[in-house]
Amino acid sequence: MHSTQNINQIITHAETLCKSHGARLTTKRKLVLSSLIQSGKALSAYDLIDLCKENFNENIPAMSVYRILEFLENEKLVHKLKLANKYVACSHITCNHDHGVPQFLICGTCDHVKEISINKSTISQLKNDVEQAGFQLINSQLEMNCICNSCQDKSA
Amino acid sequence: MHSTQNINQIITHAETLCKSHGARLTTKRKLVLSSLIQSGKALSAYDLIDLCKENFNENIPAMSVYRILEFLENEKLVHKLKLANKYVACSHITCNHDHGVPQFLICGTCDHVKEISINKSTISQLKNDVEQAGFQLINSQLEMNCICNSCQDKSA
DNA sequence: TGTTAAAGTGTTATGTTATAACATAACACT
DNA sequence: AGTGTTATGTTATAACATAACACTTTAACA
Ligand SMILES: [Zn+2]
Ligand SMILES: [Zn+2]
Ligand SMILES: [Zn+2]
Ligand SMILES: [Zn+2]
Repeated sequence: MHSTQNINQIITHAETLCKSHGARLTTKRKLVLSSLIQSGKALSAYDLIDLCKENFNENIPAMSVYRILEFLENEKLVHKLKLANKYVACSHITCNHDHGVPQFLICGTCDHVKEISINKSTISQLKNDVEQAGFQLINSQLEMNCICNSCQDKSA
Repeated sequence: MHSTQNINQIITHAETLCKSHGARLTTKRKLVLSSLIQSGKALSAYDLIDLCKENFNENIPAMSVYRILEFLENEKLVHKLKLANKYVACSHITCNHDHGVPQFLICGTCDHVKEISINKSTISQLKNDVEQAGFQLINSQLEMNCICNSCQDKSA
């Protein structure tokens, strides 16, 4: 997915982003973010504990991992997938465009997640449908259970 | 939401549906379904334990409630909301049209849930967007965080 | 009617995800 | 050094969910 070099670049960029508004990307936070980026998948907080131990021989308690994930989420470096109770690194850390509300395609077979921006027109049509039903859409972050083409091909 | 009479009608109908293919809507299953219908909301399994105790003075252990919810879900009498880890009674138990894939609008303020069928054109547009991203939508059950008009009005 | 297999339920233990509450450590600034 | 703030450690517990096995009821059938 990403080479070590790439990951370091992303981390460096993330650190710059944090610094630019006085937030600190500490060592532990870097370890969690690195692990998540490296995996290229959606992981649970407890998966991340194991991975940090494996990759860096660092024991980070569950509580800390949750706090770190919350921090990273606020920084838009990580997204929480509520469908799966898992966390995924943002695909656009090094992009400079600002981060709209994302949608996620989750492959149920291999756990890979693609972060996309659905066509504005689809979203507004959806909003319309929702309003017709007497509700207002608060959050257009959609999470969809999918199968990725690669897994599809394998099973065919 | 529903009068006791209405609920009984729905339960009776549900029982007929179950019988029609040899499934049994037992007493405990009825209690869980009734409680869920009566509440008019999305409830967790543990909420339902409390409610069955309250409404019917029946102690149903967690394990049983989960099994019962699974049964009811298979019978399409109940839907599981994965975003919220909660369960909601199907709005169309007494309808005779067959049950397509539903979408859910969840009011984050009052927990009320509306089960809708989004326009086919919106769904197909969504499917299209997903395919363009190299994924196949497995399940078009969408769950959306909303605020209902009633709660919106109150807060305005 | 008695036998039996399947379905349903009870019970206990355990796994998984997440937060509360309180303490200590590290850092930034005076 | 002193002080306030942020981050992390620690322990406990809440909330959601499944596994495994025993016991009971039901429906079917000889
Ligand atoms: Zn992102
Ligand atoms: Zn896949
Ligand atoms: Zn339904
Ligand atoms: Zn509401």
